[in-house]
Parts: sequence; C-alpha cells; structure tokens
Amino acid sequence: MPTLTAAQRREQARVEYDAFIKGCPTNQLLDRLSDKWVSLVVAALSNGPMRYSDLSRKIAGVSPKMLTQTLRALERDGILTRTVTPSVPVRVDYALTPLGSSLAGLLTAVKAWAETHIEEVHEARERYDGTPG
Amino acid sequence: MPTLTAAQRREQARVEYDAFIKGCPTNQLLDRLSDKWVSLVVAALSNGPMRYSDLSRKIAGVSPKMLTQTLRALERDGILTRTVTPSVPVRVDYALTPLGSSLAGLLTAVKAWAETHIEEVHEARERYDGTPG
DNA sequence: AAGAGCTACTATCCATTGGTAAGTAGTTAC
DNA sequence: GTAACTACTTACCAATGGATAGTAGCTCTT
Repeated sequence: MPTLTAAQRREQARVEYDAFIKGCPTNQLLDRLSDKWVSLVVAALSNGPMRYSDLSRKIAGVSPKMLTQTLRALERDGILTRTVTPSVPVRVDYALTPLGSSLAGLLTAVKAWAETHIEEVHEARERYDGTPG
Repeated sequence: MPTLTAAQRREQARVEYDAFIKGCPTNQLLDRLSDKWVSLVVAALSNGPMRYSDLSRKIAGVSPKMLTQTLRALERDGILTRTVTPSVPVRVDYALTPLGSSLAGLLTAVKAWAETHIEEVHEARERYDGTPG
C-alpha cells in the first residue's frame, strides 16, 4: 500500500530532479524532447494514429532513417506504441500513449508558437542584420 | 490604417504557415527552438535577467562556445536582449523580450514535463529493454 | 512469367554540428 | 609581477544528421 498518491510521487520527482544539471536524467530527457523530428512526430500523432507511410508523407523532408530512429526512441520511452498488422503488405500503426498525449499538448503549442510568431522573428532578424556593427 | 488587428494578422500567419512542410520558414524556426540549450537558456531567463557568468553557472555543462552561440541566435531572433554595461570588468546582461516571455511559458512547461515524467519514461525503457526480441 | 510497385524499413557515405579544451583582452587585487 | 575576473573566441576532433541507395516479401500488370 503506497503512502503517496501517483500525483504526489510525480510532484516529488519534479522537485528532486533539475534539468539544469548536467548528467541529471531529466537533462538527457529534455535533450531527447528538444528535437525537431520528435516535435513533428508527436504533433502529427496528436490527431490520432498514423501509419509509417502516412507519417513520412505528412512530415515532409524526413528521411526514412530519421523517422524510424525517432519512432523507435519514442516507443522505448513509452510515448507511443507500435502495432504491426501482418496483412499483405504489412501495416504498421503508430499511436500516442496517455503519456505521449500529455506531452503532445506542449509540443504542439511550441509548433503553433513558431507558426504564429514567425513574422515577428523575421522582423527581429532584419533589424539585427541591418544594424551596423 | 491596417484592416486587421495584430491578433488577426497573427492568426492568419498561423494558418498560412505549416511547420510540417520542409523549407517552410516555421520548420526552420521549430528546428531552432527544438534545442536543449535554447530550452535551458529561455527557462533560466524566465525568472528575470541574468549575466553571462550567471547563466554558465546555472546551466551546468554548457560550454562558453555553445552559450554564446545560443545567446546570439536568440538575440537575433528577438527572443532576448543583450545589454553591455561598460563597467570594469565589463558586464553583460541578458533578458527576455515580450516575445521571449511568450515562448518561455511553453519551454518551461516542456522542461517541467521532463522533470515530472522521467520516472514513467524510465519504467517504459526498462519494459522495452527487458522485452525479448 | 517477367517486371514494376507497394510496404516498412536498413545500410552506407559524407558534410555539418557539437563538445572539449585552450587562448584572448583588459583591468584589478594581492 | 602574477593570478584572477569578466566575456568571450578559436582550433580541433568525434559524433550526429541528411541524402541516397538497397532489401524483403508479396501483388498487380501486361
């Protein structure tokens, strides 16, 4: 019988770990999450499960190597599930786990921020590049 | 006299751009934001301005090269400001702009997610690695 | 029945990136 | 005079990431 609820244990974990510290496991996890392909894969799956070929079409520019690598890493981390249907040809579906869904909201927010504020960033770059010195 | 408010223009921008598409400027911006050092620098500055040496102490493990590189890129993108005080020795302060502050909430949320859910990720990894085949 | 095409990858090569470590400049404290 | 503080810059090398090509098993076309 646990003395703490799951929520309490998570809160305690957040206090004990500090992603600012090198070597802290959360530092490595943040590194994993801070990846363009991770953001795009998780954002793509937030609307529902997708097949490998669907993902490679949706995420324009991802190579099969990086897509597989990203999917395997996220599967290992419990963020998504990989389901093989032995039809002909074989069919592989990827879907977010509840853990993955809790992350998806955050990563899609970052993606949406980029899409919303890109013009402001462009203006800032022009100001910066135009400044002599 | 603009026919659209700033908020309307931002919303339109979000619809016109799609970070899933390679070559789209937002795809490159997402790549920039999806960086461990960017997350940590922006999270560190979300509590107020910091000096270069403060940041390098707070963000354990960052090399001067990567810290300067990250700070310069974020300054160019209008996410933070760099203020030199010609004291002796010289003092350089970094602070988030309003644009940077709007991003900070999102990136600190991702950092907090990593700190909160690290144990679940570890358990998932053990399950995955323990599974034969 | 020969060849193209579909699926989901795997493998190889090379340019770019990122990390490590050392160097720089200007001043001050000991 | 030399060690220390500030905020960097530079050089080097290993690792990562991206482009491209190959694989396996089956089906559909001609």
